[in-house]
Amino acid sequence: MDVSHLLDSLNDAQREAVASPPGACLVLAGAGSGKTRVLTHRIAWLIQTEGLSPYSILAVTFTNKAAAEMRGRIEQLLALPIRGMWVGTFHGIAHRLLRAHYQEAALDQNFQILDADDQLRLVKRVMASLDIDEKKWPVRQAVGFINGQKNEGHRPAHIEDYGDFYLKTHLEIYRAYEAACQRASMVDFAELLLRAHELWLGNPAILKHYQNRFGALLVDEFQDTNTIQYAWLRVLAGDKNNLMAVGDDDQSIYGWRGAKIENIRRFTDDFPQARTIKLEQNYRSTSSILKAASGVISQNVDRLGKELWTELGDGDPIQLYAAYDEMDEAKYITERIRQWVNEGNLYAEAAILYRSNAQSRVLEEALLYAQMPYRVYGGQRFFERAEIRNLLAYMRLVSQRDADAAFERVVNTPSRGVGDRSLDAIRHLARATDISLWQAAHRIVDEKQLPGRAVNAIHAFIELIDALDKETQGAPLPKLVDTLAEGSGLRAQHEKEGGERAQTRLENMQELVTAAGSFNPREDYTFSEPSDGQPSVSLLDEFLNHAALEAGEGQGDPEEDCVQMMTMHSAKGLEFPLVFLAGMEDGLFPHSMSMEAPGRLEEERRLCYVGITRAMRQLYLIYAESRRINGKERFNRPSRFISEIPKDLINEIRVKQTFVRPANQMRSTFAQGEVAGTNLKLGQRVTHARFGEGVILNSEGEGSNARVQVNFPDAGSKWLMVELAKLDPIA
DNA sequence: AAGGCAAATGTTTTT
DNA sequence: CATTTGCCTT
Repeated sequence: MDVSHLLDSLNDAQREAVASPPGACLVLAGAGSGKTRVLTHRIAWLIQTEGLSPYSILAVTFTNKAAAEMRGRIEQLLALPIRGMWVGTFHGIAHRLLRAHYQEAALDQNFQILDADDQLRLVKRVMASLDIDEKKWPVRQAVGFINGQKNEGHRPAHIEDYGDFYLKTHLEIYRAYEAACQRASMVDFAELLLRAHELWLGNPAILKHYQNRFGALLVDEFQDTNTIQYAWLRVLAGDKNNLMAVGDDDQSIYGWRGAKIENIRRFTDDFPQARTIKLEQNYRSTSSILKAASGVISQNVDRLGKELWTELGDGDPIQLYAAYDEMDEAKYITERIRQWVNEGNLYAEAAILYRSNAQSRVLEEALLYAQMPYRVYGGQRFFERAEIRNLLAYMRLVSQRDADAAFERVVNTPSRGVGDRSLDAIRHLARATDISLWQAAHRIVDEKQLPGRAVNAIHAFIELIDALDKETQGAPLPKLVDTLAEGSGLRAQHEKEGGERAQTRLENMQELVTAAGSFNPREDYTFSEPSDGQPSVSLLDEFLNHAALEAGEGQGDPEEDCVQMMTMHSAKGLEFPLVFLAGMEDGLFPHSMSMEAPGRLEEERRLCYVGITRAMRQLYLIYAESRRINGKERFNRPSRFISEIPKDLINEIRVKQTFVRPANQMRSTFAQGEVAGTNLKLGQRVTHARFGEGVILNSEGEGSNARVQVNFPDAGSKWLMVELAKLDPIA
């Protein structure tokens, strides 16, 4: 078969990777070096020249989006649908395995997936039952502990507390939480992975089956794998070692979520025969942008080391703008975008990237004011919205009465007179007699264990769910959702609320009806194959599982031409001709919570690298000399990352106009705080021999070590040693 | 048990 | 500043 079309369009390194002989292979793929191309071509190559059946290929990604894109591109490349091939996320694949082997995994057939919110609620409840004070032991920390341990593959039994009170308490919570999950057959995200791993370790026959089946494994974004994911891959790879890992250590930005950048380094230890291939030619950005990115990332130690290069030429320099404040920053960005569009370009080619979601507000206002279309990505996802989760809980309850998480969520939503005391009683009974909340509620009603009013309220809820179940028997999915939205009283609740927010919630619920209508499990790649002859779950249950695993990013009109706004985290993997990195200030980026620890600072730096390398042609860095953060005026220094970019690549933009402001406005904003051990204070106007007149924005140190940041109309803001700079205060 | 007002609290988030 | 939490009152 002629397969030249698979290799012709590739460069040498890409070709080497695509056509590499069977065995372990590590592909270090720099930003914009065509890694998805390599992965898809590799799969096509395996099928067309190595003679592998699609059935024997497993490709793992981190996001549903990436999985869907990969599947689409392979089918395009092969010009035929690929049946039998497993392409999915780690979690999706683990889920599928557990469904197929639920007995060996010690789960009910109808085990339920807990998403992050369900998990938090459950841990909270577990802690309450253990009488652990939430004030002293933050729930989020306990959840973090549990997930952290699971990500490392540790069960409570594996953990030694060494008498440490912190460990001891968290271990107690972990143990109780695990018991609660097992009792109700609930599985959180980390558990999916851990259990899938244990499934194989504990069932050699099953493991052997999959080892035999999968002749080739491929992993995308390998730098983001955590310990258990990597262990899972190694076990599956078995003796064949036919594993291709594609990743970029410089783009590891999820360490705080358990990702182990070390896995990349370990790979060549674990697979000594592994070939390592570096993809260093970048097809995305101009040379200036790549050099800037390289300048920043080279400050990190212990990199595997890649040097990106391009044939696209230098391009424009990096533009640096010192904004007066966050409003000026936003205004400046809109002006540049206006110019960009006036030159005949699209809004959609421009992206504004920032470190934290809170920054989007001011930017949005400016875009709104400038009447530019925009779209904010990230933030709250569809299936995570409260109204959607409430409705899903009703659906779950109609399907499975014993779903405790769902019961707890909606038994009093909308409020129907089942308060904390009643709920406590139900929980106690359930725990004492080892039954579900639903059964406990039933018994309390039957035996009238509570005051009449409470019993009536609980009874009403039980009747409601039973009635809704009866009413929706055999109904198509969208009809069922619609009936529940109405019958639960959720719709009425939001209608009563009134206001724009409530209106959006109603629309979202309607959207869920629509989503249920277009839901087709056969199209869902995580279940595209009948699960080995096991009895299938109901369409409703399948929809609910789908909702848990896929948070639902796919709404909105991606076709619309609008400015793209998102965090730098969400921007990973994307590219834009024109990129603005907003809020380039120490404290914001790198974030103050990550500035101290060297390891975390390096991750921030990698995030900066990711941000810079999103840009194809033009890159703007903007910092604000003053910024309102949480209602307080802050005077941050320009981000240290800016100074890590070679000076000759940067073009500093000065707009003097922004400093011509009424003096009284300046005073009122700045006048507070003394610079200890000097005759200066913040907001003070001073003159400097060379830079002229300026205003003191910020200071650090005291006495002879004091440095002040002075904003000069012409020279911009400078950090000066008070002792050396000879600043003269002016009244 | 529900609703209202003061106080506390602010990263990033593929599943 | 803006949103969520928690206490307090009906």
